[in-house]
Amino acid sequence: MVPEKQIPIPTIERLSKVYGLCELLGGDTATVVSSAMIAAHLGASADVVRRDITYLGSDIGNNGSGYAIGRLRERIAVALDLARVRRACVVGLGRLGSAILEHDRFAAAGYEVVAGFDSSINRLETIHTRVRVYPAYEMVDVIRREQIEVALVTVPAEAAQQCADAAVSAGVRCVVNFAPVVVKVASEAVVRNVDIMNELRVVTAMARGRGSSAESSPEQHQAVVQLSTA
Amino acid sequence: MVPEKQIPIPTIERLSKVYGLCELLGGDTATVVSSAMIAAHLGASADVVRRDITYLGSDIGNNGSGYAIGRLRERIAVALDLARVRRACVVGLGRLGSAILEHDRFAAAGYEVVAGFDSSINRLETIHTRVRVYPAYEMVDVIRREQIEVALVTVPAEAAQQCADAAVSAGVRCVVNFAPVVVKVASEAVVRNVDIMNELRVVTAMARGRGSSAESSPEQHQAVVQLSTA
DNA sequence: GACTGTGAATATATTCACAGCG
DNA sequence: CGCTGTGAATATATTCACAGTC
Repeated sequence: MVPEKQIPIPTIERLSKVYGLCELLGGDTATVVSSAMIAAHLGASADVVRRDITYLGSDIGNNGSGYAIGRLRERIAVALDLARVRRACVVGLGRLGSAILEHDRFAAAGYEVVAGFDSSINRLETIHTRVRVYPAYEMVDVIRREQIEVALVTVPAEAAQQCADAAVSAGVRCVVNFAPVVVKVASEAVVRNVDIMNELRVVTAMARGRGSSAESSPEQHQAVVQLSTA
Repeated sequence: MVPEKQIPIPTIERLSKVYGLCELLGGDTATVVSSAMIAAHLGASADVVRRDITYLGSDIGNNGSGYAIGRLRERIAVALDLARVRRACVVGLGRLGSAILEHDRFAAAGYEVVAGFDSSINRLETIHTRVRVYPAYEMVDVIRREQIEVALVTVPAEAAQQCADAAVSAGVRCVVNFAPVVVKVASEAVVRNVDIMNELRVVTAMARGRGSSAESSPEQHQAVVQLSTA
């Protein structure tokens, strides 16, 4: 056992955000960030950021100063396997699906959206997008042919499980499901369920007893340490 | 200290899903569900479901048989403060914002979307929706006047923090932020950051070492125990 | 002096396992 | 039985605190 090192999911979630942050900061050059700065942007503690970074291996941080952005980003890319560009598709082209299909930031993040699917021919005809769209029954073929690895599922709840299954059977290994059901996938793939309506309820429930925000951690809403995008 | 009982966040997240499930199943009547059935729908263990339910108080479950759906839903509504209808708004009417604005399931979930805001007059004029839309500079006034408690923020990253702050200052207590930055809010409010692009990266990273899906728990992808919507 | 990296301590969340009930 | 409810055991994640380095 213990093939590699197995990174805990909370750590993956944060490192993945750090990765996005690195891209945002762009500086391939020797610009450095400290764990405290990163923490401020993440809403986490500097401790946890440093601990997370240890999962990336050694010789990352310059002692005394912080982490070189370029190196950090690169190391995360390797550890989380984000270095390679992946082909993705959107299954279900309703309002949310079309919005995602048209979303521009995919390319920058290393995803290439190469197909959209919907069961309504009508919708396929009226839709206005640069991405090529196909009728639902061609999904398995297209995914296979186009070597698509990632599926964003934005179909109604009733269809979500079935769509995910079909996509995975065709070779997809990563599913992000936006339908308000918890989708499960065969063990060769991984799924993440994003339920917007549920987020609404959660935030409402969190507002209940608490006076203080929970997701925003230690230092409660104070101006971020350094670094502003513009 | 210890004013009430303080429900842990993972529990809130799950109970909130259970609430959604109860609504889906509709059965006000004496229909019952077991912790195992709920667990199957949630991708969690029956243990954790039962433990979660203990946070709702006592006399919920019928021993021997399961939980009466009606009672369960009601109890969750009370504990999570979901009983009351809340007024919500969408800040930023780009593709995602408009998609959310038009989304129909809010009403059923107890939210009334009464306003949309955008800084582009052009966009406000071309948009086609039943919800009333306003220019950005009216946001604070409208939120105050309309007693809006919830804001869904779908503006670009640069503007998200500022929008959230403005909304909170006008009386909003719950913010769901979809911009790819971690937004923080003053302590009288609560925020939930939903970063779609990050979810993509996370699912990709999770697919890395693992052969098995992580979010889908114990029983890996087998047909759900009972209950199918249709 | 300003940082990282990490053991040890702590807090938090999940699972086990079983008593108790209809 | 089949199922809930819950102490006790365990696993997981965060924080503390500090030695070590440029």
